[in-house]
Amino acid sequence: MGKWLLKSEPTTWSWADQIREVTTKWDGVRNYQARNHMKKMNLGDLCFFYHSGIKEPAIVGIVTIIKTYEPDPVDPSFGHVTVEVCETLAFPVTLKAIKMEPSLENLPLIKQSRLSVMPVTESEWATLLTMGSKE
DNA sequence: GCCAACGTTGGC
DNA sequence: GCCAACGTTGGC
Repeated sequence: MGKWLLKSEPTTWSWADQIREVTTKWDGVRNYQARNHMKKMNLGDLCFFYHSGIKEPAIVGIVTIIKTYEPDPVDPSFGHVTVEVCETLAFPVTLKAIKMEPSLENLPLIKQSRLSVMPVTESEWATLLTMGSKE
C-alpha cells in the first residue's frame, strides 16, 4: 500500500474544511511531477495532510484514497484523486521537528520544498506517525 | 514582505 | 533545443 504526503494552504483548503466535508476531490494540482504521483495512487493508500504557507507548517492529519486519478474534462493534462478523512494526528508534526530528525532528511518536503504531492517511504511514514502520536 | 528554488514559457 | 525572463510556491 502506498504512502504519500499532500500539501495544502489552510487559506485554500484546511484540515478543518476536510473534517467538515469528509471527502474531497484533490484538484488544482498544476505540476507534472505532483500529478504523476497522483496517478500512481491506489485505493486505500494513505496520505499525510500537510499545512503549508503558515507560521508553523506541519502535518496535521491523514486521509485515504477512495477514488483513483481522473483527468479534468476541461484540462485533461491534469486531474484529481478523491480523498476521505482518516484521522487527526494527536500532535501536529511540525516542519521544524521533521528537519531535526536525521532519518527524514530524504523526504522531498526537505529537498524539494515546492513539490505538493510526494511519496513517503514506509519507514518515513512510521517515523512521522510515531512523532504525531506523542508530544 | 522578502527571497530562494524551481517550473514554465517563448523567442531565437 | 537552448536559455533568459517570468511566475509561483513556500519557508522564514
